[in-house]
Amino acid sequence: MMQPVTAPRSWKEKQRQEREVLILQVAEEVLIEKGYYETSIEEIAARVGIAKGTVYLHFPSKEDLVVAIFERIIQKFGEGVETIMSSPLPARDKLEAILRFMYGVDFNKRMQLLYSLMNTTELRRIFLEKKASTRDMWDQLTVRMTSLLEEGKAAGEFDKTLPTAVMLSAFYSLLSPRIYERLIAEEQMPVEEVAKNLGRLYFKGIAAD
Amino acid sequence: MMQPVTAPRSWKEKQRQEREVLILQVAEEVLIEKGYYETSIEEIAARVGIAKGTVYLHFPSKEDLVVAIFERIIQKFGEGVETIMSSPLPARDKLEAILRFMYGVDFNKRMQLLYSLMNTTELRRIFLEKKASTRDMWDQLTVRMTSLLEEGKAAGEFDKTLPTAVMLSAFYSLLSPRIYERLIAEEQMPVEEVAKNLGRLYFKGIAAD
Amino acid sequence: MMQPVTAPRSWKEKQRQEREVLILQVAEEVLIEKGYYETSIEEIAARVGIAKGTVYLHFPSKEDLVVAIFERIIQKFGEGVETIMSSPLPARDKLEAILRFMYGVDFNKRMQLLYSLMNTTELRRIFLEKKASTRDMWDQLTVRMTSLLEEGKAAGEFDKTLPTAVMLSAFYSLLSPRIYERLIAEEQMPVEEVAKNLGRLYFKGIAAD
Amino acid sequence: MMQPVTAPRSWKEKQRQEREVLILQVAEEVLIEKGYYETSIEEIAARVGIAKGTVYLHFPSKEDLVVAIFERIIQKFGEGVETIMSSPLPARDKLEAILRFMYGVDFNKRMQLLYSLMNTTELRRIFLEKKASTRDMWDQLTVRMTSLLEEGKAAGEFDKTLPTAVMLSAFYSLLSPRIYERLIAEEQMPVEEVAKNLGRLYFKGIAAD
DNA sequence: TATGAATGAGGCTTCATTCAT
DNA sequence: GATGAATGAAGCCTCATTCAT
Repeated sequence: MMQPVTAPRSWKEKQRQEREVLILQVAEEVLIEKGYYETSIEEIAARVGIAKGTVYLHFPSKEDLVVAIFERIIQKFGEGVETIMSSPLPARDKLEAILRFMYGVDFNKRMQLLYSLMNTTELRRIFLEKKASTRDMWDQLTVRMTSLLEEGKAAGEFDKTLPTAVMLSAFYSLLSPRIYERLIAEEQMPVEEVAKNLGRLYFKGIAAD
Repeated sequence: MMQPVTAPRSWKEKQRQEREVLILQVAEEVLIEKGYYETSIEEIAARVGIAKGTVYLHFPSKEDLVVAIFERIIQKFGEGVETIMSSPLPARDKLEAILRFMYGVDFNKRMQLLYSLMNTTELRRIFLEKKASTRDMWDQLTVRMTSLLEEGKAAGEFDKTLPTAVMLSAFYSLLSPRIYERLIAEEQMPVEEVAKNLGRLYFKGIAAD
Repeated sequence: MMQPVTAPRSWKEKQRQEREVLILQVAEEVLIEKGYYETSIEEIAARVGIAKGTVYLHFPSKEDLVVAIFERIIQKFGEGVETIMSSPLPARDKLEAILRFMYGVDFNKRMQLLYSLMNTTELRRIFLEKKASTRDMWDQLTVRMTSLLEEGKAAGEFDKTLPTAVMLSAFYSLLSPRIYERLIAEEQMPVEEVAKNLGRLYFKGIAAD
Repeated sequence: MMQPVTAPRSWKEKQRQEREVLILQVAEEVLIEKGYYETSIEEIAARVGIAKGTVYLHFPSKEDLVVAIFERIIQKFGEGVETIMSSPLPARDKLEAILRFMYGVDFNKRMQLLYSLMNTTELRRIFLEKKASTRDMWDQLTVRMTSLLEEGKAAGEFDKTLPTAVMLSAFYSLLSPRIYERLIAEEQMPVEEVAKNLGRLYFKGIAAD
C-alpha cells in the first residue's frame, strides 16, 4: 500500500509542491542575479507573488532554501550524468556529452550559481558540515565522475600517469563562472563554441598518448 | 646637523604605511577565511589590534579596502608575470613558471580570494565599473597573458586552431579555488604536485601537435 | 453575511494608518523638543513604544519622516488658510484670523518646528530640491497669501507702496520661534495677547494710510 | 604698571590672538554655510590651514567655539547699538539706524547665524543655561533695546499701548533668516530696499498715533 | 494556511575629543 | 606649542525571522 514518496496525497498537497518548486525556481534566478547576500527573502516572495512568511512555511530558513536549491541543481546534474553514463559510449564520449550537457542552455547559469554558492564561505560550511545530505549527493557525483575517468584510463583512453583527482578537478574547473563571464558574456563567443574548444583542450590534455 | 625637513614626516609616514600594510594583510586573511559579507570592519580592526575608526583613516569604506586588497593582489601577480616574461624562455616555459608562481606558497590563497571577490556580484560591479584603475590593471594583465599565448602560437609551440581567449580562460580556470579546495585541502595533495599535474594536462591540451 | 473583500484589509490598513499618525505625532514632539540632529529614530520608536525597525516600515529614512512631518504641518496650515480665505471677510480680517490661527493652541509649536526645520541647512536642501511636493505645497501657500495681500491692496486696505513680498515676509516673521520663546515661554505673556498685539503692530504697519 | 587686558604680552601671545580670531572668522563662515551639525572641527581647521588639535588649544570643545562666536557677534552688535545710542537722535531714528546696521553688509549673515544657532535646541540650552556670560550679554542687549523703546514711548514717538516686549520681539523678528532668504536670495531684492521697507512697516506699526 | 507587521541584532560610518610625538 | 593618528560612542539602516490575525 505504499504510495510513491513524491506522490501528492491530495490536491492541497499538490498545490503545496507546485508552490515549493516555484519558490525554488524563482529563488534560483534571484540568486544567480544577485548572489546570496544581496538576495532577500522579501524579493523572492515578491517575485513569486506570495508573502514573505509563506516562504517560511516551505523552508525554515534562508540557508535551508539555498541548500534545497543546491541539492536540486546537483540532483539534476546527477540525473544528466546518470543518463549519459548508462549509454554504451566510450568514456571520452561520455565526458564530452557531460561537458556539453553542463554548457547546455539553462544549465551553465546553474553551474555558475553552484560555483558561487560553493565559494561563499558561510555556505560551504553549511553544505559540507551541517547538511549531510548535500555532502552525500556531492560525494556520490564525485564517485561517479571518478569511476568514469578511471574507466577511461582502464580502456587506455586517458593518461594513466595523471592522478584521477586532478583530472576531475580540471574538468570541474572548466565550468568556472569566470570562463562563462569572459568568453560568453564579454567576448560574445557562442556557448557551443566555448564548450567545443574547452573540450578539445581538455581531452587532448588528458589523452593517453 | 639639520635633518632634511622630510625626515620626521617620513618617519610618521613610514609608520602609517606599515600600519596600512598590516591592515591589508589582516583584512586579506579575514576575507579569505570568511568572505566579503561575513567579514566586518570591526573584526579586522580587532585582529590588527586597533579601533574600528582607525581602519577608516586608511580606507574610506569597506569597499575601498577590498578594492585595495584586490589591486594589491593583481599588482603582485602582475609583477610576478612581468619578471617571468622578461626571461628568455620559450612561451611554454614562461607559462609554466607563471603557473608554478601562482600555486606558489601564499599565492594560491590569494588567487582564491581574488576569485571569490570576483564572484561576488556586488564587488564585481565595483571592480569593473567604479574603479577604473582596477579594471585597467586587470586588462593589462590580460593583454600580457594574451600576447604570451600568441607568442607561443607564433613559435609553433601552441595549437593555432584554439582561440587564444579560450586558452587564456582555461589557464585562469586552473586557479579556481575549487581545485585548491579539493586537491590540496581535502585530498592533501602537495601544492607542487597539483601545479605540476595541472600544468602537464594544460600544456598537453594546448600543444601544437 | 459576506463582508466586502476589503473589510479585513481595511481594518489592517486602518491600524497601519493610525500607527503612522502616531509616529508622526511623536516624532513631531521630539523634533520640537530636540531638533533634527538630536532626535534619533531610536528615541522616537521608544516613545511610541515600538521597535526601531517599525519606524522604517512607514518611512524609508529619517529624512523622509521629517519631510512627512513638514508636509503635514504645511497641509494643516494650508487647510486653515483655505477655510479662512473662503469666508466673506475683508482681507485684513482674514489675515488677522490667519494670525490667530497660527498662534492658536498646538499650532505655534508647529510653526516653530517648521521654522527650525527650514533653518537646518541640510533639510532646507531636501525640502526645496529633492522633494518637489514639499516645494509645491509651500509655493501654493505663498501664492494664496500673496493674492490675499494684493486683494487687500486693491480694496484700499493695505499700503500699495509696500512691496507685497515684504509684507508677506514680515507676516511670516511674526511666527518666528524667537517671539514665541521670549514672549510666551519667558515673559509668560498669554498667547492670545501676543497674537493680538503683534496683529495690531503689523496691521497698522501695512495699513493703507 | 597695569597692562591693558587685551594687550599681548609678547609676540607669541599676539600670534596666538591673531590665530584665535582667524579661527573664529573661519568657523563663523563655515557655520553660516553649513549649520552647526554639518560643520566639523576638521573642516574649520583645514580652512584655517592648521591641524585639528590646534583648534582645541584655543577652544576646549566645539560648543565652546560656537559660544565664542555667538558672543563675538553679540559683542559687535552691542557695540554698534552702543554707538548709535550715544548719538543725540530721537529713538525712532536710532532704531532705524540699528535696523540699517543689522542689515548692513556682512552683518545680516551674522544675524542669520545667530538666529539659527538660537534655534538649535542643543545650543540654546548651552547659551542660556551653561554659559552665564552669553546670557548676560544677551540680557544686557535686551535691556538697552528695551530702554530705547521706552524712551521712544516716553517721547511720544511710539505707541504706549503696545507692550514693549512685543515691540522688541517684533523688531528682532525682522532679522529672521527667512526674510533674508526669501527677499534677498530668492527675490533678488537689494538689501537696502529690504531694510527700508521693513523699517517703514515696522515704524508705522509702532508709531504713537 | 497565508499574511505582513513587528522585531532587534548587527554592520557601516562619522566625528568630537584625546594624546604621544 | 602643533600635529594628526587613534579612539569609540552613537546613529542610521537592513533584513532574517517570528507571530498575531
